[in-house]
Amino acid sequence: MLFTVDPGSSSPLFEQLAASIRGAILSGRVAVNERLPAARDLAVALDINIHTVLRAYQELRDEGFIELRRGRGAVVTDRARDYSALARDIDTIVAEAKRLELTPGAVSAMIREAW
Amino acid sequence: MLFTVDPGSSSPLFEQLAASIRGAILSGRVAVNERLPAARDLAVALDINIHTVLRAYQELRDEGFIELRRGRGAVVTDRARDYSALARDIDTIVAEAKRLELTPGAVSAMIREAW
DNA sequence: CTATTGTTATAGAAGAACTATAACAAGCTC
DNA sequence: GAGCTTGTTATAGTTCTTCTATAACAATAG
Repeated sequence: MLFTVDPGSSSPLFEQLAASIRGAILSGRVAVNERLPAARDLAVALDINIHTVLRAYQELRDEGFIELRRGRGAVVTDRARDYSALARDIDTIVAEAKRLELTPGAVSAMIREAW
Repeated sequence: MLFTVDPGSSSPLFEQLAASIRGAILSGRVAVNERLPAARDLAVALDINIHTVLRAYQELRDEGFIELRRGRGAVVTDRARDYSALARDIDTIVAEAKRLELTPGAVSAMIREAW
């Protein structure tokens, strides 16, 4: 399965799923105009409720990554521009943060502060 | 007040408070060996429960940013090394992410993925 | 027309977050 | 030592979020 969630994690399932799909989009593992699995199917595959899947989909729609239409499904928008520079900078930050023995939460907090 | 929380936010109060204090430490706004407000006092000042404050304090202790001792209070540790390089890289990422019209949540998710 | 798919509504269960009180233990000050 | 301050632990209850379950509905595709 392309997308995964961890029922044992402390973060909400719908957030995990949104993050998983978002990562696939940003990294280009799913292409523009490609259709995501139907919410019902993905719910069955991940053994979670359809509403949990839909909540993840709606979060991604609010962020502009996908479009949702009845009958048609969830389609990846053409937001897929050049994320390579950002990905490279993120790798730099992660390495630096690990050296400083920071946690992902601490780095996220710094980003929110800098925003 | 140096530290703030937003009761209307979707994220937990204790996380907000931890993030607020963490940001103050990493940016040097609170010095090494400086004492944070007593949990009881901060609880009154922010109009939240003392346990909510203590949970934030304990999170920061787990991350190594402060030390907690009864009678003495919460003291900032000497983890304050050179965060300037990280801060600069974070500014770069924030600028890049804004240009790409990403959300702070999306960037945080990407960081967790890259971790 | 029929099947597919997201949307909306309703309801309930489980867990996390937050609050409230109170007693306790370690450190500080005098 | 006496007394105050401060974090720690315990207990309990309320509220909110998350997740599930079921069902009907509306737009799209074929």
